[in-house]
Amino acid sequence: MFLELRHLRSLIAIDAATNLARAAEQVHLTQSALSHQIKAMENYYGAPLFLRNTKPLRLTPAGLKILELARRVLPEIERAEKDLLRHAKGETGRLHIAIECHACFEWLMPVLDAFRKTWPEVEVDIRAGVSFDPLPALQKGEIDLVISSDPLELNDISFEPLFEYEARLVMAHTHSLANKSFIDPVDLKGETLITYPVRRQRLDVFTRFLQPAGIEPLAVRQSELTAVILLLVASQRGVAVLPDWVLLEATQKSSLATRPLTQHGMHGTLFAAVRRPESTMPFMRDFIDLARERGN
Amino acid sequence: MFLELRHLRSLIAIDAATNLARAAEQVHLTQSALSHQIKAMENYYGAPLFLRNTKPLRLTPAGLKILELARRVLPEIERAEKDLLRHAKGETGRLHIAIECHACFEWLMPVLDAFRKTWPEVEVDIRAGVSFDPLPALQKGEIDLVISSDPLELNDISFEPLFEYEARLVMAHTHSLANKSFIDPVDLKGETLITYPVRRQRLDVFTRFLQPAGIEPLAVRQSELTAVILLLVASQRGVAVLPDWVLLEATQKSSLATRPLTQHGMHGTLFAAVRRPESTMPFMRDFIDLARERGN
DNA sequence: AATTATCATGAGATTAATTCAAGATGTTTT
DNA sequence: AAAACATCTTGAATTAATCTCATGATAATT
Repeated sequence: MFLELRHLRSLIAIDAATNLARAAEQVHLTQSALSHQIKAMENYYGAPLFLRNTKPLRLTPAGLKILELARRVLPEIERAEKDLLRHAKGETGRLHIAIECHACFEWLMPVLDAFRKTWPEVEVDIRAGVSFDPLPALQKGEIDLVISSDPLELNDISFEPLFEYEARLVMAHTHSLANKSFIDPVDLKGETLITYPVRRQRLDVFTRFLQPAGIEPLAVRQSELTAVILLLVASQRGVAVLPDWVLLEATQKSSLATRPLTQHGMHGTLFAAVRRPESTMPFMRDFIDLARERGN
Repeated sequence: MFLELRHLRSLIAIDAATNLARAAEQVHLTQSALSHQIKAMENYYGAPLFLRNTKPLRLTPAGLKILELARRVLPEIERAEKDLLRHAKGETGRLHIAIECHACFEWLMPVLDAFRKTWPEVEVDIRAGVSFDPLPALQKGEIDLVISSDPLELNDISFEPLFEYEARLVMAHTHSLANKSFIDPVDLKGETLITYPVRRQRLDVFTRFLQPAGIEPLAVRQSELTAVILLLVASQRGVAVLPDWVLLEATQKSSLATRPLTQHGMHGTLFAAVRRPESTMPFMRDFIDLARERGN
């Protein structure tokens, strides 16, 4: 294993220039350096690479073999290198997003649409895998960004705040609870609560509202789709707790009412968790900025 | 253009070892050297190549890209390098032979048959191109060996003597000249001379025998094939001058007589002309040795 | 024979790569 | 929680490889 790309580049230059001195210029070396380099190769392989006593300098079979190799290999290297540099400049890259909050689809989709317009070469993917733990996957490089509402102090992961939200109870506007200005945990004791089909641990209504008060709703129904949940609520089959960004649009167009949880409301902040070294990459910054504007 | 094969080799090792220290061993470096090397790459491309805070060390997208490149390119390089080394050791190579003397086919064929048995990987070719000048072509690398009977003092070409030969007149054994013990130029004045279809300049009968004496034969007929020439001679359609190695076998089996030209015979030596640097290559030496034995 | 064009060579200079020794950092063990 | 461990990083010193400079050699050209 002696060959280096430098040698291949030299051979291409020599073949093109048909003369060592000019070839040397082409690869930004002195004629002497090239001569030494070739000699080293000839030494190693034990065969001359070109005939010197011929006007348009001529490669020997061995020389031709290396030239051929160079012609095959170098363009590939060059292409890869260009790609890598673009990668670094951030023109291209990978953005595999994991979302912990189910409702985030609502704002994520328009954001991604906008994102793709500026960064068509970045490979975007959303992984709503319910099963896997997103943060370790982020640390391991399996995914590139996690949307999360509870930031941790990690030295390899940076949590970028995106925006605040308020989780509100949503119900039919004819619902009795619509008469209250805010909702207490006990109010849900006789209600059917409709949630996304995930563990309770990952639902703020339970962890931050009902469980602290020791309250269990009458029943829990689950639905995958936000639109379905809203339909069920509208048709009086139950109530749900959803973040305000979901409700903003939905309540305007239908007969739904929303009320804050507790007197002061249940507020939270959404974060984008990314690996620190990548947190400054242009397309990453741009995604975060877009998310902050939520596609408006 | 920063990348060198060294980098590709390192990346492959790192991926395989999943740990810098072990990877370093594999490429015969210290762990520190590898670290520096990787850092240089990361620096150049402006992107990390692998995640350090993960137990089985994991490549980033950029790292994977280089790894992929390495997997594509390195085997090709390795193959080419092996081939080149074999080339140098002479196990493989090219032997394009140009023959100046037409009759040489007679002994060359059996020699080449023997040669191919020992050097199956050497690409053999015979070029009896009547048109081109073989020595310049040899100097230019278009061909690799010239069979010639007149050596020159050239510093890039070596003339290796193969064997001596005698050019003799061949005729039907009933021919009147068969009564003479040797042939004088004037003897051919009334004869039809059968030759190979080449310029007179390249025929010894003319340059060394008839022209010095100012003699022109009655007629000249030409034939491409030695066998045909001998048939014509046997059927009394003329006489021919051929080297003894052709005649040895032929005269034994048919009613042909041969006589020396001039009292002392017209002798010559056959040479193999090769480029000096290649004159020591194993398969070249072997070819020359085989030619000297003329396949016996 | 002198001139020109080209490649080769050796010595010294320069640059790049590698090692060494110590330092960080994160993980596992006690 | 501290200690021990595994692993990568860093900076300085060393070594090795590569390059340049100046000149030599050779062959082709004038």
